[in-house]
Amino acid sequence: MALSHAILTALLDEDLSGYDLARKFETSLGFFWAASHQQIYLELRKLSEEGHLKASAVAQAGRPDKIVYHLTTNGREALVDWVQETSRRKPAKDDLYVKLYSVGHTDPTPVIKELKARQQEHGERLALYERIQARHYADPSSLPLQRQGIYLALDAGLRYERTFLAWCEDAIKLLECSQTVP
Amino acid sequence: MALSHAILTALLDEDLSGYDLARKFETSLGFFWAASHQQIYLELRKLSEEGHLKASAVAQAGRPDKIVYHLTTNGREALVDWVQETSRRKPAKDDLYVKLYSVGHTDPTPVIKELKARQQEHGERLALYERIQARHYADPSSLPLQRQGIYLALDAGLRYERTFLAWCEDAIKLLECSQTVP
DNA sequence: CGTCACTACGCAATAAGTTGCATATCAAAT
DNA sequence: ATTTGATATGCAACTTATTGCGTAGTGACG
Repeated sequence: MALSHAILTALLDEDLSGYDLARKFETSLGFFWAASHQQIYLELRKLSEEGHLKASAVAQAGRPDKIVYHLTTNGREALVDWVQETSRRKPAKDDLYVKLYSVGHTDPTPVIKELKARQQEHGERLALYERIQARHYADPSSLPLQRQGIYLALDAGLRYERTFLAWCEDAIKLLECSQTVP
Repeated sequence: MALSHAILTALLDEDLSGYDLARKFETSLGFFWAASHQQIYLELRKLSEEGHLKASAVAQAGRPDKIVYHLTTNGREALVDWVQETSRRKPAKDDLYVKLYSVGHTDPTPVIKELKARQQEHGERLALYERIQARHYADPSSLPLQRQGIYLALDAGLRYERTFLAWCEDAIKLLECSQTVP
């Protein structure tokens, strides 16, 4: 009851095929709600059956045919209803913090290794967010309303990555220190 | 492939019943890996069948009997194997950011309302983390190794909540402003 | 004596997501 | 000619988690 809404949201702007959506979920919206192509195609069929979307086959020259989905009035209403429901905070689920709980009982080396891998990964993500910001959201005050929400999501991402990276650095320091002085 | 490891981790310290574990997953470890009692009981039975845990019935005076689980050598090895695997970052999934994408197309009022609800919720969580820190982790440098991992997880939580709250405040400001000046 | 709250455990149905595999079209390069 | 890669869609099996409900023992309060 969630990917469906992300799909409806993505279709507010423009009609898209499953393939297009899958690519959109690798960036932009996908930064905040990840989805595989299998899941997306499944939801698209469900949403069409429920009348939230209208599917149309489109023949293409030089490419395989595709199915393009269009948001119906029905679908738009369902989306608005969902936006108006207050959702609860997602329960946290991250292996990394669970692993930290085992530190006193097992060798911290693999945890340090994992922290460094995350540092790399989140560093790359931060760099990506920064490129997007510089390219499309350099001047927030002049943004049209349509873009402000996306700007805010991006801003949340930027802050999160920076906070995480700062923590990561401190965490590695502490663990490496207590490793040499046990 | 995940709650099971969180349970094994929780049983490193002490033998616990399903009920005890369920309470532990409402705080402490549960801040980083949430789980319902149904899911916990299910996993406990699976882990016992697989030989990772040993179950023993314990009769109690003045209370219903309980089943206490003990980590086996086998289970400890499985946990160590898991800690040594490098896990990937959890794909983000949060309604709130998806809703922000719809802001230009629908009334931002419900989103602002939700932001304020989250502000409240995360404020409470932050206060809780701060109480725990003051009570148990006031002096990180003097912490035994066993506690350092937990301290780091808590620290990550503290930083996350503070960052989120700061973002939340700015987000509300921006949306309320563009609401009055459309 | 009833009922409330806490302890303690569990089932069943459903939803949501993951993993691996499979198919097919077409363009471009080797 | 054949392979590679991008486009485009899908099935099936499985795992994980959620939701709602059900049972039972015990102590405390009124």
